[in-house]
Amino acid sequence: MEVALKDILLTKGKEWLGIDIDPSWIQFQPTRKGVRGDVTLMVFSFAKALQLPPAEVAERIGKHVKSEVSFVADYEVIQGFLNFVFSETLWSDQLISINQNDSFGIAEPNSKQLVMVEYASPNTNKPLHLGHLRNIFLGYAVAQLKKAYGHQVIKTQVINDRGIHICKSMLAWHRFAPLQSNGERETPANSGLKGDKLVGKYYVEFEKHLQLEVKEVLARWNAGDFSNTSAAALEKFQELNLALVGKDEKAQAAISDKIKELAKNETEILRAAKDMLVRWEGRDPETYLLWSTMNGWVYEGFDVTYQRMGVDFDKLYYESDTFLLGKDQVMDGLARGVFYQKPDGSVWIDLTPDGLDEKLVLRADGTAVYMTQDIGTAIERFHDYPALSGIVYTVGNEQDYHFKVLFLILQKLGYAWAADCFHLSYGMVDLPSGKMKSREGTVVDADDLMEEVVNAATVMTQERGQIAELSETERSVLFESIGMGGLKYYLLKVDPKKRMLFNPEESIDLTGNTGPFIQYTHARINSLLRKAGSIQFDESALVIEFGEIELIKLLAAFPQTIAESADNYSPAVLANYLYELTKAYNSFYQQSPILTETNEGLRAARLLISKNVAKVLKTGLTILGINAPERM
RNA sequence: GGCUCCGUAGUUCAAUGGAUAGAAUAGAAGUUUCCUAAACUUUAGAUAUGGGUUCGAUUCCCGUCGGAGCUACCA
Repeated sequence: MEVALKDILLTKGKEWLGIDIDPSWIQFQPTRKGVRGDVTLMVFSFAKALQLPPAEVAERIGKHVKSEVSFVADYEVIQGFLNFVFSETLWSDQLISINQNDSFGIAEPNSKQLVMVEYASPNTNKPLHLGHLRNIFLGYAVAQLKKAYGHQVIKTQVINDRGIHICKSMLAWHRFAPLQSNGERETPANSGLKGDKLVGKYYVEFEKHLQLEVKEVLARWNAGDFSNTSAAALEKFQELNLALVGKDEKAQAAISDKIKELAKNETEILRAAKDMLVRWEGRDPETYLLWSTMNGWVYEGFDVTYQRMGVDFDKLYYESDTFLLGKDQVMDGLARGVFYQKPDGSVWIDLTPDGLDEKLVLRADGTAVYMTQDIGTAIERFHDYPALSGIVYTVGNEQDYHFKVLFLILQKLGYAWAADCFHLSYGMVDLPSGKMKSREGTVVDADDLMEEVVNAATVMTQERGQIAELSETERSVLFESIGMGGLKYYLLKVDPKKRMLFNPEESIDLTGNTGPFIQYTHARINSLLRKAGSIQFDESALVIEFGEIELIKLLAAFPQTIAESADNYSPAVLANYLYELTKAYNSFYQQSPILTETNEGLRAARLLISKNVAKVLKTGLTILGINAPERM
């Protein structure tokens, strides 16, 4: 509709107004609620160019459009806003065409380019937590959105399966896992503990012992005992100690932290973990076996979690495979002068001309850092998928700087596709008690949380659900759908860019702006349709009144909502649309009889609207990764 | 210190530079002889602050105040 109006304005505008029309003047928006009209043209730009009052210009355009455009029944001018009123037949035609399209809102599959969406990307030393849930639901929903918008999509993750953090868990397990009567140490099989939980437990164990040792080292240092301390550490310690004098409290705390950090590196246990990393990189068989065994446990655990979350991946990248890939690229870039080498052998890039810092890309000992690996992985991906038109990295906003640097480096290395890499940066999830901190035990475990929301949904649904006809299995599927639906919606309805607060009580709410509210409406419509049987109607006899138009308008906005949501990498746009639609429908449902309506044309129109609202809700929820139960 | 992001009802969230700043929740008052009351209706309540640009600013620019993140030869 807007396109047609724009065309006629461009072709006839000069004739009507006597000046050339600049396309940028033509700005439409949906007519404001409570004002008569369907679409609004803003005429301020026209008025400025013509040097006439906006209302007068609007009146002139409106008169011409009304007489020359068939679907414009009327117009109304309010200040600089020209509101067009569309004809009733237009709306009934819209409803019929929406009804005929079973995949309404979904673009032709693979009609757009191939994109890769990376999400999850966990470390293999501890279980997934609430922060991962936002990441994973978001990444999955964006992948689904891109698909719905016509893109071919590859879902991927990089598994951070190597490094000092893994060695910490390995070492702690090796040292502290109790030996059982059959000579085995604790495993998922013999303890019944989920693999990722078990490994995480030993990571915590490591940190505990580390803290104890740090205390001991500090006590020794303060007592003047520097045996077992490296000369460099001693020198640094004395320097920091001197720096403490005469500083304010805040500065002193910062220095104390640095001293602690120094002491950490002098502990036996951390040295042992570092030794282990060296042995791992040297492919020491025993270390390698331990590493692959414990990672295997973690993957089994993650699989269970991912399955419950309802997400999957098309392609996995393991850091242990890719961490060396970037090295060649760095050496190549060094030869071409993109990077430079310091006397100690470390390789850097100077980004100060771009307003950033100098950044390390390869350690003095020749080993890879995070950045090295990411350079390599990105290039590898474009090798693996030559048709790839871009990568979406779903990673928290604390890494904004990292990705800015990464994309800049890729660009400087001469990869034109660097411009097609996008950091989908999302905000942290806070708890009412403040930030999640693993050290303080305030982390919300993903499995525990999912269990909790499903339990809550179970209780509530048993209280008020219409589930008498459902079997035991169907019920448990339903409880799962409602609990998980609520959780997903709760995390997805907020603009991804924004930091959000996770309130455990609100996350299991069923009323208001929640997933179950939308699911409920969908189920209720299905119940209505079951009772109605097949819908017989005469296309030309449909009766459309004001209340119906509001809903058809909303339905018609679904495809552009998908587009906007996909373009902005924001499932929240879609979530909020579904909520608006649900609210509007519920209000309509309350005041308009449907099955009992005696006017055949009106009854048919209302049934068609109901059916298509349910269709759109289901399509939309599915994109968000949320189930839409038939009854609840 | 430097860089980046964020300040909207009591609370949690909305609003491509547009009309009277929307919802939810908590509060107050209502709606079941009728299609699922997990619903609906009514009511009260907010743009941190000072400037600027604009016909028009929650939105863009500058300052102030408040909060967060980054600033590792960790990933």
